[in-house]
Amino acid sequence: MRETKQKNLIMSIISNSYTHPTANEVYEECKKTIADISLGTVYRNLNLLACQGQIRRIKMPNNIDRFDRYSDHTHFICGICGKIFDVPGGYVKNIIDIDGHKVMDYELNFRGVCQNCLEKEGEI
Amino acid sequence: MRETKQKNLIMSIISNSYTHPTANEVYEECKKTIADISLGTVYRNLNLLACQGQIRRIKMPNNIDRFDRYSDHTHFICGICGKIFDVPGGYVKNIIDIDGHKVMDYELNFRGVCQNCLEKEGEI
DNA sequence: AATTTTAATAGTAACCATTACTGTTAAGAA
DNA sequence: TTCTTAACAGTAATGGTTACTATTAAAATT
Repeated sequence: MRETKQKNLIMSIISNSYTHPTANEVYEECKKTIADISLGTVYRNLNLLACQGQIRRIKMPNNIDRFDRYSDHTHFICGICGKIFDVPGGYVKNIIDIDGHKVMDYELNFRGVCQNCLEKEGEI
Repeated sequence: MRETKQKNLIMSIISNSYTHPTANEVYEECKKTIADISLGTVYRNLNLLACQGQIRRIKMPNNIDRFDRYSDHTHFICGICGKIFDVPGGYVKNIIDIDGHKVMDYELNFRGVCQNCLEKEGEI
């Protein structure tokens, strides 16, 4: 694998982001630095980095993937506004070996209604 | 909401399935009973049932959603062959209220290499 | 430093799971 | 039985993602 300025830029954008950006949002951010970067390049590198375990892919209900620094395993996704929040760990235990399968990672998504949407519901 | 033979059929297929079928697989199964059922009808009812919490939607790495009886929250997905396995519960604790958000459900996906792919790797 | 190799890129077209649309049908109420 | 309209079948459109191709530029070699 070759080191390119495009790959480094994409990696640094994800590393420094706390917003779980979509591929297109990463693309828009990239264009500020490399004006003619290709959307395909963004997708290819996001896939590559996710496959290598350097970043995390988060599957969203609307089928638009989001990406995240690798540190977070646990998220809360609001079913009303669709926003995604980081959640501190500690909810999962005993993850070594399940039914003979080798566990390398996990993704835990809580679903419900976020604080902001709860308050809005109260106003109705 | 009206009760229709299409909706009942789709619900019964999911209820009696242990294979986490895709929308298209549900469609193919439906056609054995209702030959001219529409793929759009399958999608509409799967979305409806998932939204009502009667069935569960599982987001897969390849962006093709799978559907499941509502009982299972926890799955293991193999990164090699892509197969999905049911996992008994007990891995998640303390799921009441997170940072002020109302938690109504959760999805826990373990990722790794399944037993079968582990054995194949050993053969190389 | 110049040359060579080829992985990665930019730009664009294609893919395909899913959704939207429209005229028709049938569930359930009147 | 008639009426209302939610749900349906069939089909077109959408859009996130992937595939393709000529070109560029890492980085190894000379």
